[in-house]
Amino acid sequence: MRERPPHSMKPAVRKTTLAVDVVVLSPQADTLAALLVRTAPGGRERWSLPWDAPLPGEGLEDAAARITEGALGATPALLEQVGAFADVRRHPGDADVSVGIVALTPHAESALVAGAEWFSLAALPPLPPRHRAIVDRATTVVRQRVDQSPLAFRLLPPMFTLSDLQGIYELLLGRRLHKASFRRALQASYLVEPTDEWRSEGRGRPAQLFRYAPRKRRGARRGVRFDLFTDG
Amino acid sequence: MRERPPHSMKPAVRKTTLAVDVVVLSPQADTLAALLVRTAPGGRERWSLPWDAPLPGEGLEDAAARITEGALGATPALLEQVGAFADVRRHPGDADVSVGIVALTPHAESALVAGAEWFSLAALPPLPPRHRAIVDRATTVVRQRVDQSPLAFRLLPPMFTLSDLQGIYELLLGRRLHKASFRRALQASYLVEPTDEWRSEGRGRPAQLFRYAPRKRRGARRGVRFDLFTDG
DNA sequence: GAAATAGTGTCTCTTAGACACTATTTC
DNA sequence: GAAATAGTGTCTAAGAGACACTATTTC
Repeated sequence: MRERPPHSMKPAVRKTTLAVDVVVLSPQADTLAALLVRTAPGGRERWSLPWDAPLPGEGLEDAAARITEGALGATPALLEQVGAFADVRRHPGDADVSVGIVALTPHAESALVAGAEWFSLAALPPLPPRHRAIVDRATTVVRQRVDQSPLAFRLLPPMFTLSDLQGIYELLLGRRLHKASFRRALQASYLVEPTDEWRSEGRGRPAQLFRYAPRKRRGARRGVRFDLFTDG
Repeated sequence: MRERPPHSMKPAVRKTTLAVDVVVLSPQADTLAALLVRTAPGGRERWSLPWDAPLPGEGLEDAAARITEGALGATPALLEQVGAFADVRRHPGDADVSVGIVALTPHAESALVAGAEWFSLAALPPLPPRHRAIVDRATTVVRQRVDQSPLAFRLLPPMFTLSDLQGIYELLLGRRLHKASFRRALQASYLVEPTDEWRSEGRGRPAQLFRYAPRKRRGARRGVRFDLFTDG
């Protein structure tokens, strides 16, 4: 009874509608903020993620870059897919399938496009249900990948202090880190190099500026970690 | 000159074709193997990943489960998205967009569906270019997530020896692990519990069988790891 | 007995975190 | 000087890897 039709025939491909939905994240005033766009300019205020359908022949990341620029007025420092969403949760354009993409950009006071605003992740307005799910997934993905890829550096300008960098890690991880340990680990990683510049920020000793400059990987692979499972 | 049209209008949503492409992975004879289906039964042998378009109203994971069952003849133990692919690489059904999904299943001698076969990841036949990319991405994702989620247990039957488990980790990570360290870390993680059963496998001392039974999380969060970045 | 596999005890070296300190700035 | 922030030296405790061992099976 294990007989089934072999897969030698090409399955029929149906037409669906596709959207690319972008979660643009940036540090703003000691929190992570997402960029939302106003969707009901006349009546009650409504917000959604910036999104669009990809243009014919346009790649998903290319579409995400274009969509980000259309709301941020600048190019994001990093784009990363966070998943495809095809569940019943409503999409503002009624797309059957959404590809969620997270974009990271340093804090910038530069003017946003009209109708776009930053909202702290802790205080988002109501969003279309699928957008809410994409935001949640994006923050989870960013937190999970923060020590697998240099995400944190994409939330900072090219030159930054080590306290800036630690602050970004603390934002992303949602907990405080130990200063001496953080610097020791960073030193051992050869990911940053000091510059000749220093920055004085109100009172306190000025801090040296560093830049992201990853050097050769140490082949040091360490033991299996069983204690990082995100859920049982 | 920063004036752009506000995002208050719904962008037009175009019609595209969508496929779900599944990388079914299972341990086979000391390697990881992927399940492929024959696509040219008459003439020259050609292989591809099992795939299909989602049915109307069917979720992506539901589609992946159905597609997996159609080739494996059984339900996979775990499904996980690995990304959306919309680049120019050709898809066998000419889908504009593919959602790649990895399915994990324990080693089973059970009969496959006609036309389906296991291939070691190290010796895959030529695949449609997009399928090749999805397989590569799937293996990368699995290797990256192996110590964030209990993937390894999904490649084993409900009862397994600690040597079995270590072997799976070594397959997934592509390197040998230290036996005593592995067991110490596993012990500390409260992820498995011993059963009363033992298995004798040819010569050598019989091994105790364990089952996956995660208990309460220790809140132990450890330091930032800068040394796991996958690329500069 | 030899060979093979399972499982453990102990040592060392690395390293995360705590603590305490020094250094340099503004007020 | 006080307050604030930057940056460092040392101790401790946890844990990964090496090594060497014991335990239990088949041949």
